[in-house]
Amino acid sequence: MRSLKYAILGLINREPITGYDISKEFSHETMANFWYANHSQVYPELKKLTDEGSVEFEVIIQGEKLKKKLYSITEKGKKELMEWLLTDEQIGPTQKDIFRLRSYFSDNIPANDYISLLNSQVRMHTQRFNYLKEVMSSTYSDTPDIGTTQLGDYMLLEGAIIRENAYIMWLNRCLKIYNKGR
Amino acid sequence: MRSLKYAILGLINREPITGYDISKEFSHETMANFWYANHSQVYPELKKLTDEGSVEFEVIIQGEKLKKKLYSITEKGKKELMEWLLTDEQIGPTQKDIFRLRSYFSDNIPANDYISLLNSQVRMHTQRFNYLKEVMSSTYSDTPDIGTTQLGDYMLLEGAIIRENAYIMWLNRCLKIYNKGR
DNA sequence: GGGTACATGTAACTCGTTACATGATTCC
DNA sequence: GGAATCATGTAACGAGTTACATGTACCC
Repeated sequence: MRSLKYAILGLINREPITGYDISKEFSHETMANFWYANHSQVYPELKKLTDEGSVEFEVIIQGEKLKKKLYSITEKGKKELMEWLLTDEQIGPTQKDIFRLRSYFSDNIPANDYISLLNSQVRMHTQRFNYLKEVMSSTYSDTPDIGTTQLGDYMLLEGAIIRENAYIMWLNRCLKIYNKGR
Repeated sequence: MRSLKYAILGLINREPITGYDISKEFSHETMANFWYANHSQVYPELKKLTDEGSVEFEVIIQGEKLKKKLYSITEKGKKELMEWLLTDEQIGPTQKDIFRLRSYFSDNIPANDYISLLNSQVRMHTQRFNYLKEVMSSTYSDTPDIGTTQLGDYMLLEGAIIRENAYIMWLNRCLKIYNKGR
């Protein structure tokens, strides 16, 4: 499916950017909530995209002799990106989740231990939820306008908040079952 | 992390089972909601687990000459599984989601086209949600008891329902933003 | 001078998907 | 006899992670 290709293309399409900064986008803030890749995946993909003619780069000298490659999207890349953006994709299965897998087999875990695990998950997800809420309220006082890059960021932050909230709701539902059963 | 190992071990731990049936578990119903693997991953892993002494198999002849391997868990495998079940794992980043990725770059999609994509997602997730609800109500009239395999199934079904519901909520939130902005 | 961040790459490995390959059983 | 399902495997490839490797720039 080459999803990484489009993730990178989408970022380069905004404005010329280096591989280093693309990597940073994947690790920080909003984007990490639905896509992640580290630099060892990014650099080879950039090379491939250059070979395929979807992006091109210009070497910039920073200071004395530090070379960086500033990537821009080509017409070909832009066309590919726009086509991909309009794709109406089926929802797939996976969405792998190790804690859910563990929970599926929780009949083998002593109830008290499983309750501890649930509480630990609640703590971690609540922390994440609060962090996302904080980023949201400190960044946006209003819904950004349609057509701005800010709106994408805003919607995805909201999506991450809703997801974390739902996860916490599920964990609490499990806790309720286990607390009632004692 | 060898998560597939524990997914398989967990299933074999319930009762002796063939690779074919393990594969089926990964594709059907509840389990596919948080874990998926197809047979080309399952058979090699079973071989590996046998070599490592975590599982063992007995060859069964079905009918005239159809051989199947019925796998059981060994003491070693049981120990490994129980240890893994008690692990309190950190929540990771990823949870990759192609539609979210596309949405992140939706400032490049004409508003009407993006609204169509959103509606399509709503349709697909609502269908999935309704299916899960139906499975839930047709399978369980009450919360299963703690310590039963049914409870794991029940909790994970509920988790999947909550997740789908949250996704639909998010999609509707996006639709609201786009409909207000016109 | 030292630490942190900037900047770019490769290598080895694991995990996951799609396709290839084969044969038996059951039911119509 | 043919189709669907049962049953088990391998091969080739693509995606993702961890570790290795190197050098610059900036700030204290």
